[in-house]
Amino acid sequence: MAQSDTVDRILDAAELLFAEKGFSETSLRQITSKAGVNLAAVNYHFGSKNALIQAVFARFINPFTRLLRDKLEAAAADKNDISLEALLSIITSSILEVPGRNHRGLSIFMRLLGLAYTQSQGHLRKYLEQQYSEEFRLFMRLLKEATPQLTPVERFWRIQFMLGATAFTMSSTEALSDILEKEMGVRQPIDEIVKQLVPFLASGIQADHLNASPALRKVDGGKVQ
Amino acid sequence: MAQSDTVDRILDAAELLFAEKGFSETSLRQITSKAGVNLAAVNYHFGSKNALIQAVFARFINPFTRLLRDKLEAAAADKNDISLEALLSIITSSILEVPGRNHRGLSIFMRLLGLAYTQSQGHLRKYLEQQYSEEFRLFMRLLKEATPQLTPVERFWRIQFMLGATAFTMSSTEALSDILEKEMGVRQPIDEIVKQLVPFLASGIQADHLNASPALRKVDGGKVQ
DNA sequence: GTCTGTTTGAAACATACGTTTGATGGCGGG
DNA sequence: CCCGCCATCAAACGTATGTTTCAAACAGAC
Repeated sequence: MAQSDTVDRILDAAELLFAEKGFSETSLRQITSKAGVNLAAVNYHFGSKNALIQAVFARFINPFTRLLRDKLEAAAADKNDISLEALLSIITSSILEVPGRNHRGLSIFMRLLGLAYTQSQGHLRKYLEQQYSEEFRLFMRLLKEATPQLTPVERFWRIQFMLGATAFTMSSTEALSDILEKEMGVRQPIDEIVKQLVPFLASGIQADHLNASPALRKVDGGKVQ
Repeated sequence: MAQSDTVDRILDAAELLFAEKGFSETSLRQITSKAGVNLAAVNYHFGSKNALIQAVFARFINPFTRLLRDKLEAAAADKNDISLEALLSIITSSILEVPGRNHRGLSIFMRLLGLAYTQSQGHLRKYLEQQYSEEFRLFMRLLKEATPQLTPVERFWRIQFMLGATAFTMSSTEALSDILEKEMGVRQPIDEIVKQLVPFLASGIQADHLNASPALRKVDGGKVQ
């Protein structure tokens, strides 16, 4: 049994269980027993549980960011400004094209991303920002060029809205797909979900904030607040 | 010291800690020591940790749903179909009007809601769905009437997107406000953030999936895709 | 074949958790 | 006054966790 076999089996099992139940809720004993390896193997090969989490994460995000950076740089090199939907599609297609990974890696990544952002004292956020600040800044620049009509403050918040919609949905695609199938008898692969996401985000980020008020007044009659 | 004092102090401490670190990551010992009460008090007053989690929820969500139901029923009684933005505003204004809760309470609640969906806190989801299925269904009906052009599957996913954008943003308004202030020197109260959210959601849920929206083409000059 | 460094194995470790127990204190009604 | 009830407390319970230990098994090099 090659050395990498144990490592990969641990990563596979951990990926499954993390996506299914979360990080704190998954024990090393569950992981190692599902992987069919000894309990001590995790600490031997990875050092700690936190390091295992980061390794599971890295296995997905490294190929992903490689794809993403190539596409972003190609887009940046274009003489014309990139369109908003094209920019968002770059991200989603990069996610879907990560080689060798099924959609579970995506769930893991999004879950971690959400945790890193919302958890105030997480060890993950620093890891993320230091590791991928370059791609992050490039994406921000292109997004700014694609939405010149927005004020910086508007853009700031709408980026958060987009990130929230994406992270929240993608981190629980399995559970949501199950609900959808049970209620409507339709089973959708993750590609379809992601494709639904792009127009929602593109339309949301470009919303005109001025036209909200009149429609609002019609029903609430100004008794809001 | 009144008998309810211990209960409230536990609820206050648990609310803060749950929002800060998550459910599994927060121990009863941390809660009781922050609250300045005995460890056994939680099991004495609430029965179990899960019951405490539900109690923390109930303290916010009960007044909220009371407000929400009243407004939704008033809207449903109207002879005209309610507009989408008005419908979304009903939710946001109900959230902001919950009595006795400051904005921090809102952040905490949203974070808890996100965690309930994201972390596999199965007992929480069932609790929420069973407890508030009536308001949920009423909202769904009104939303369906306000978005007749959507297929059920489209509507299902876009509701998830909306929930994600809302929960994610609202759960970390403090941290995000700090970032915004540091980077742009602007401080926004939570009401302003919520007001920014409504047009984003309304525009997103109505996005045309076949093509880029007209507003989008206006900017991109039709070179989408 | 023997040696050497690496990987696995079963078991134990220390710690933290949620929960339960039984004693103690205080308060109001009889 | 004392009884019964309720809330609090320190302590312990049983269990589960991440991690460490150390011997055994293995692989490849010479």
